[in-house]
Order: sequence, then structure tokens, then C-alpha cells
Amino acid sequence: MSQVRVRFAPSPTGYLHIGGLRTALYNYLLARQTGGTFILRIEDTDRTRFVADAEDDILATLKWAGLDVDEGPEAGGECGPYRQSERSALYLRHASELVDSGAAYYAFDTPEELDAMRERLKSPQDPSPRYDCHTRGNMRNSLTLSPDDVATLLATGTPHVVRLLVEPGKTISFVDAVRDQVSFASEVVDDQILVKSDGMPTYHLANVVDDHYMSITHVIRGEEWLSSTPKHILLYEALGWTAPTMAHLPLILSPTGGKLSKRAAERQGIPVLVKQYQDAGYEPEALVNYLALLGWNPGDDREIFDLAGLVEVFSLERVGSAGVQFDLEKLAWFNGQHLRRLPVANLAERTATALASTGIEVDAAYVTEMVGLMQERVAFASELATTTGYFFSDPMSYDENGVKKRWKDDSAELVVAYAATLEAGIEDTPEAFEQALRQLTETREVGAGRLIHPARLAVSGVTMGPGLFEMMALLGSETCARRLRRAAQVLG
RNA sequence: GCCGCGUUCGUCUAGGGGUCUAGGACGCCGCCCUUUCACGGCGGUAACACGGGUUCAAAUCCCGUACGCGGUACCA
Repeated sequence: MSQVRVRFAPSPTGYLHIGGLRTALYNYLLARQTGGTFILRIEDTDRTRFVADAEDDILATLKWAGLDVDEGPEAGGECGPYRQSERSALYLRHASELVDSGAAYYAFDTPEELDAMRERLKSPQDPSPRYDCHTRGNMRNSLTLSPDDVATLLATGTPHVVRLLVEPGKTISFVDAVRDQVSFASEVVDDQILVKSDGMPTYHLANVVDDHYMSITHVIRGEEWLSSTPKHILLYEALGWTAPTMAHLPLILSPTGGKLSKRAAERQGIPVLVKQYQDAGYEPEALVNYLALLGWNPGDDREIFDLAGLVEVFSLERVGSAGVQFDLEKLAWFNGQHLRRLPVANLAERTATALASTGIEVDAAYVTEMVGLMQERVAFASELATTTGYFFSDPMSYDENGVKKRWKDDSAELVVAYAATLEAGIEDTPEAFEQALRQLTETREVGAGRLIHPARLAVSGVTMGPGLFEMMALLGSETCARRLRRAAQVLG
């Protein structure tokens, strides 16, 4: 089985966040590049944190981003089921196998007893004592209890967990595809709980078992898992399986370098859920492109990629190992870049829908023309509908700073004269509007800018927008003349 | 505290002993185009965390320190 098989394995404890999407993306890229398989596995072993619609959000978000899943709860596949809650029997079978072989043991300590142990052993040198080779001898488990006692406890249904037996004196090392060799002393690895007292496996057991049965070749996940990888390695060894290649991605940090927690991010105005980016009108291509470059680079100066382009050049070797700060401004730039590459029809349709929802009914062809003029001037598609009111109704006010800067003593008179020219009859083409304006300013022996700026202000109410003459041609001479006269009246 | 992983312009990064007076991108500033908006083009700003070592030569290798992040749960 040399086929690459990778998985994205989120737990449905909340909506998909950008870190998760990036992890999914890197997995996807490796799969597509190698002709391998991209698997989605739902790790829902924690019933206390389960969020009902999280799985739907994950599925929908992956689709939105264009990451097609080959095998998963929705896509199906030969290694299913793809929800861990539906695979309990498998985990339990291997848990007892581990106990039988001596690689794991039963522990009967109650949460209170655990707390008491930690409280008792706590010291400045060791603020958080672990359940490990140093402490297990004083606890209630199948290592310290007699076989008869253990059998009785088990038979009477006493709550218990299964723990991994970690022997001291060993060095556990593995080669990480992005960090090279990483080693841990087994003394600092605790006797990880494998099966909880509710009978559910923990992440560690379920993950290893599933990765094995799903023939996963590369585990690509966030760096937060690096420290638990020795436990996983131990499990693979105890189960007699070969561990897949590990690749731990650098974490995405907030713009100030701290962790990108939901709360911290909100304080800094950084959305962390992909859904929020969707709602804010980011292009999926832009988010994907930006996330791909966050911790990875192609090795040359190229930055703009679509999914297919990323698939071609991606490589695990070029993934960095230092945490990366999230930068909304650069994302915005990517958004503008991708926006410009979109077909006008696509944007026009979306803009028409957005306009309609605000009660502005307009001709599709007109919107298409407008979008054509605006497409390369905005960074977000939403601006096409929110900053273009003057295409649909006369401006109600005039930008204050613009007036201060551009509206001179002779502006009103010039603007009225221009209006008169338009009223005399003019072809609705940019060239005609431009010619008329230049002729007028030449006659008056003033610079064209003397009229261009006031005219823009009069026609749109703002100083920003498409080329003046293109805009006027689309608006039509009648509308323009009316607006010019009105501005002259209002601004004097 | 302990363990792990990191550390090149403000940010994302290239670079992996000499080609580094450290390259690209975002942002910012200026200029050009346009006597208009923007796109675009051009230019500028700005970095090898610190200290030791190895070497003829270190951003690059080694050690230490500092700092950051992660882990240290019957969460994932």
C-alpha cells in the first residue's frame, strides 16, 4: 500500500476555524498531488463537548473551500464508518488486547483520588504531577491491586479507565516531516488514559487505531499534537503496527503573536471561524491561497495560486516550523487579487442579488456594466453593492473632505456649463463625455482637473469610483446633467 | 516548574558555510501613468534575538541565554 492516504480529523466541538481549514488544506494538497486519498474522519469521542451542527459546518466549509472529500461520513468509503462514536467496539477490542499484552492496565482511581494525588505531590518544582512511572505505584490499578481484587472490581462494574503503561528509561524518537528528528524521554510521558470510564476511547487510542485501519500514510496535524506523539508511537509499537509519517504544522498565531484563541481574536477583530470569513464576503479562493502560504511557500516568488496550482507545487518539505501570525491585511490583498480574476458574470450575479435584497431592483445588463467598471477597484465583492449607490440614485450628500479639497469658487459655474453641453445632446460614450469636458475647459482656459474633480463629486457624491467618463456614459447624459445642476445648487 | 518545538524587515517569507552591501510579498511613503478613481509600473522604508565557540570565512554549524508558542486533563 504505497498510495498516499491522508485524513483531516476534526472533532465536532465547534465550527471549523481557520487553523483547521489550513490543516485540511495541506492534507488535501498532498493527497491530490500524489493521486492519493483525502479522508474526513469525525472524532466525536468527547460527548461532553459535542456540538450538534458542527459536523454539518465542517462538511459545508470544506465544500465551500473546494476541498473534495474522497472518503468520509458523507462520501462513504471502504474504511467506514467515519465517525469514531460508531467505531467503539474496535477501540475496546484493542484496548483489551493492550491490557492482555501488558502494554496497558486498568485504573480504578476516582476523579477525587486523582485530585488528591496531584494536590499531595504538587510542589514548585512540579506544579502538575502526572500519573506515570513515579506515581502509579501508589494508585489503585491493576498493577498495584491483586488479580483477585481487580477481577472483583471489574465484575462488579466499578468505574475504571484503561491506561497506557509507559516504561521509564527509554527514548522515544521519530522523524517529523517538517521538523526532522524529535525525541522524548519516556519519563516525561504520562500513563495516558486510553479508554475513559464512560467506555469511550480517548483521542490517542482512537486516532492510532483508526489511522491504522484506514491505512493512513501521513498524519498532518497541528503542532499542538507534537507532545502527545510519543504516546502514539508507543501505541503503534505495542499494537505491532507501523506508524505513519508524522508532520506537525506550525500553529497560526494572532496578529500580535499570541495564541489565536477565539476570545483573543475577537478582541483584535480577527474572525477565527471560517464561517465568519464566508459571511464577511471573502472569496474562498483567497482564503485558501492565503492559508496555504501561511507556513508554507513554493520556494520562488509566486504568491497567487488557485487550488490546482497549489496541488502542483505543494510539498511537506517546504512547510516551516515556526508559528505564524495571521495578517488580515494580506488576506484582504489576496481577496482583491482573486476578485480581479473572477468572471464579471459571477460578480454581477452576486451583486444583483445583494442589491435586490436591499430593495434595489435593477437591470442585469446595467449591473454587469457597473461591475465591469468597479471590479478592479474593490477588494471585496460586497463593496460592489455597498459603495455604489450613486449608480442607482442621485447622491444625497457630498463627501465633505472632497468638497473642501476640490470644490472651488468656479466649480458651480463650470459644472452648470458642462450640464448645458450634455443637455444639448451627447452620445452616451466615455469618449464623448471626455471630449465635451476637455473642449469646455480648453475654451475657459482652465486645467481639465478643474472640472473633472467637481464633476465626479457632483455625479457620484464621492471622490472614489471608476473612471469619470466611463461612469457618466453608463449613467447617461440626462442623469448626469441633472446631478451636475443639483450639485451646483447645493454646493454653490 | 518540567518537557518539546521555535526565533531573518511590523507581518508572511527566500536563504542552509564564501555569490548577503540579505532577495520577494503585504503594509506604509514617494514617483510615474491618469490634469479623475483605481489597477498597474518604478523606487524607498525596514530584519539575520543575544552571548560564546568551530572555521581562513557563519544569517547559515555547535553550545548557552533570552524570548515566544505548544504540551503537561477521564479535551481534542
